[in-house]
Amino acid sequence: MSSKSSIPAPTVKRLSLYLRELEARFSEDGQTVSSQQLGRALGITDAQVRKDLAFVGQTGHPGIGYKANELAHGLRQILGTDRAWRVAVVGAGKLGRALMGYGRFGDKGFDVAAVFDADPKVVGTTVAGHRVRPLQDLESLVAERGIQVGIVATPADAAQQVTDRLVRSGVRGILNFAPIRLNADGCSIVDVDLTLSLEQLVCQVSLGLNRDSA
Amino acid sequence: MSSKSSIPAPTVKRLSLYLRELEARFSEDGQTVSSQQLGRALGITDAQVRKDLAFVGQTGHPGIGYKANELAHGLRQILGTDRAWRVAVVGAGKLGRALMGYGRFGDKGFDVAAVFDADPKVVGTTVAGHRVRPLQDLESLVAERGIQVGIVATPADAAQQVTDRLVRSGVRGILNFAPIRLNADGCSIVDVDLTLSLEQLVCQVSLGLNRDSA
DNA sequence: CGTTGTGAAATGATTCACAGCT
DNA sequence: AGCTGTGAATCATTTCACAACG
Repeated sequence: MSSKSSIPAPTVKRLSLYLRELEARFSEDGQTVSSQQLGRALGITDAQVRKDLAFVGQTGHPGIGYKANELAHGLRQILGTDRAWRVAVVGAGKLGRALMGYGRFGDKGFDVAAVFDADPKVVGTTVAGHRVRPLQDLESLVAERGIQVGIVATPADAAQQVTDRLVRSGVRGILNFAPIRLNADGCSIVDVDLTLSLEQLVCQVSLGLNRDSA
Repeated sequence: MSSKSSIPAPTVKRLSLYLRELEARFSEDGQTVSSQQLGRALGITDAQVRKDLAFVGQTGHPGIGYKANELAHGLRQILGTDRAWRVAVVGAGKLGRALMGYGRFGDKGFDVAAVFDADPKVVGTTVAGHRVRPLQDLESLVAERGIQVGIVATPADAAQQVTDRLVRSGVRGILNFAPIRLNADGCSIVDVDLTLSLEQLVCQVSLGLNRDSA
């Protein structure tokens, strides 16, 4: 039950990027990687990389760098991608279907364990190998299948209601695609807001700025 | 060619949220809104709201607040959503199709002006009312139709190549869905990275933290 | 050598607190 | 009264710089 005094949010974001880089270019056995190499690949300073890794207890070897596969293993553990996560997708519209078809989730240890929709015409159909269930089965199936994470891919006006039910059912994290601020006590939320991203993009373009991740 | 000394990135993100809140709940004629009202809706302090708005030259009225529709109008201008943006979607796979079906873009002034795909089996089909074009027409169509923004919805290994061609064709902004760091000189980029978002979510869950927008 | 780990300094963002306007 | 605009203070994050290590 030990818990660190909370990792800075920007650091968490970068940890994922380090892991991705390690998996893409430093996955050979016994390979080492320096903070400078990682930093250059991501456009940040080497000091930043070392601070981030030190923060989560990952330690390197002076003169050598970090052992790539040890580091990757440690990062997976911290990020939680070494475990399997069971997720429920709520909303089997265009977005929900695209998400389930997005094979990449499986790689990262996310198993789609249930799919729900409010539309009776959609319920019962099969999407990417999953039978779509009626919303009323949400609570029972989440409990029964030990689902820990919900993906909210409903229209904005249904999102809060769906969220309440997910939270009540014991889900511990929600990935929210609806363009509203969800209230979910005791539950982690990450928002993915396409409209917001596009607005940020055109704002940057208008101002003649450059890169900023969202 | 005057350009402000660059708006802080977190401020830009919030400006979109202010606008959304104004459109949702303060759109009646002559309505006013205080920094406190906006702040509460977004979970931030009133001082923060005032600082943000002051930063982009939006001024309120002591004792009254801000005139809601004036403010909304000003924000649209700053964000660039008062203009129409022509966008090209590259990649007509599941993700690309979901994006085009996502009606909301039209509302915000984004017109899908061309759709491209590398797969000959997909080229020529119609998706959400748009004929899918072969990749080789990219340069000519972008120029011909005055396309300013590209949406990269290709697999990771094609993304950089597509980006190079978009940039060469004169596109000024790119919304990137591929899970890699794109290089696009002189062009704004916003990344939307689903894997990253999910990893952040489960990391938060593992650590027992709460909200953080992505 | 090259590279880590880390205090100290610099930069950036948020909150506080209050003068001044309506 | 209620509310804005903003300098000053606080808090967070990044960068610098260098001692210590293999």
